[in-house]
Amino acid sequence: MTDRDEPLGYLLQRLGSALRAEVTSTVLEPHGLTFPQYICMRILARHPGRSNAELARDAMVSPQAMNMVVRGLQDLGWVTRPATVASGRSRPAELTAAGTALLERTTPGIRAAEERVLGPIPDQDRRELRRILAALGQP
Amino acid sequence: MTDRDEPLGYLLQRLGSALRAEVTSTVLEPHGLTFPQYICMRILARHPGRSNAELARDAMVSPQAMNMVVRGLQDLGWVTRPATVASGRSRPAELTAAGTALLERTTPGIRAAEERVLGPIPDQDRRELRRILAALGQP
DNA sequence: CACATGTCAGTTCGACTGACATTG
DNA sequence: CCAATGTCAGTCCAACTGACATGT
Repeated sequence: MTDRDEPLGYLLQRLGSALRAEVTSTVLEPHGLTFPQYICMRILARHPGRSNAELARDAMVSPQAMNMVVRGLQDLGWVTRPATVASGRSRPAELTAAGTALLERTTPGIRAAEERVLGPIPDQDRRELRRILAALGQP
Repeated sequence: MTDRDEPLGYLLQRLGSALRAEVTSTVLEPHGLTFPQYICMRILARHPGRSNAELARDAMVSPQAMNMVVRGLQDLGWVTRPATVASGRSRPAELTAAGTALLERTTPGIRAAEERVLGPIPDQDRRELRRILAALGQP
């Protein structure tokens, strides 16, 4: 088995879990956030008004799992959803002002944590990586 | 926030979890394997004789977590470790003949599952992705 | 009625930390 | 003594499925 044949899932798992652990322990945990919560907030920053079902599809998790995440963020005050809506059951979630501020405040730390994990990767390749992954969809 | 600024951890999480879910449900589960077990077998295929502590470092998980994985693989008959060693506590694990055969048998399915998930990514970029991720270390 | 959505409940999986014995 | 290893035990997190109410 050569390097070319090493399944991608294997390589992604390593990088993903290392990155997640680093980001969580050095940045998110001190702010009382979990990684799934952080992901949810990022989606809402890009797409204000997403419903729970939409967020679940974006993040590729079950609506139940996402509901738990959103509830947590509501309790923390970083996300709001109207208690009732004029029509339908779907309630649009969005970041509070405090939530937006928190996201901006954590971004430098997140970027620094990523730098540490991605250290061995040259700058050029890092941009390539970002470009390729972003092409998979913009939730 | 532009695409350039979207943290990598976020993008990696999406692709990684999608890939893991697809590979697990369509290939590994029918064979009674979990994703961490599959990763462990891949490392052993490349590096026969790795001890539990070494495997844990390779996969970036705790030795306890890896021990559980290896034990499961031993129970399934895909991996062997000597019950005792001449010196030290470290026991070298390796794939059984059946384990090696299983790994080879599943590889086409794994590759096909990855193709489905990576569909939107052009062939050229897919090779780039593999090259960049592999540069992070060859466990 | 079919269908999407939100949510409660229970469960499983896979990681963690702590503790401890053993070996070099 | 100290460092590394293997392993038991307990815990926690974050996902899952099933079930069900509600709304178009």
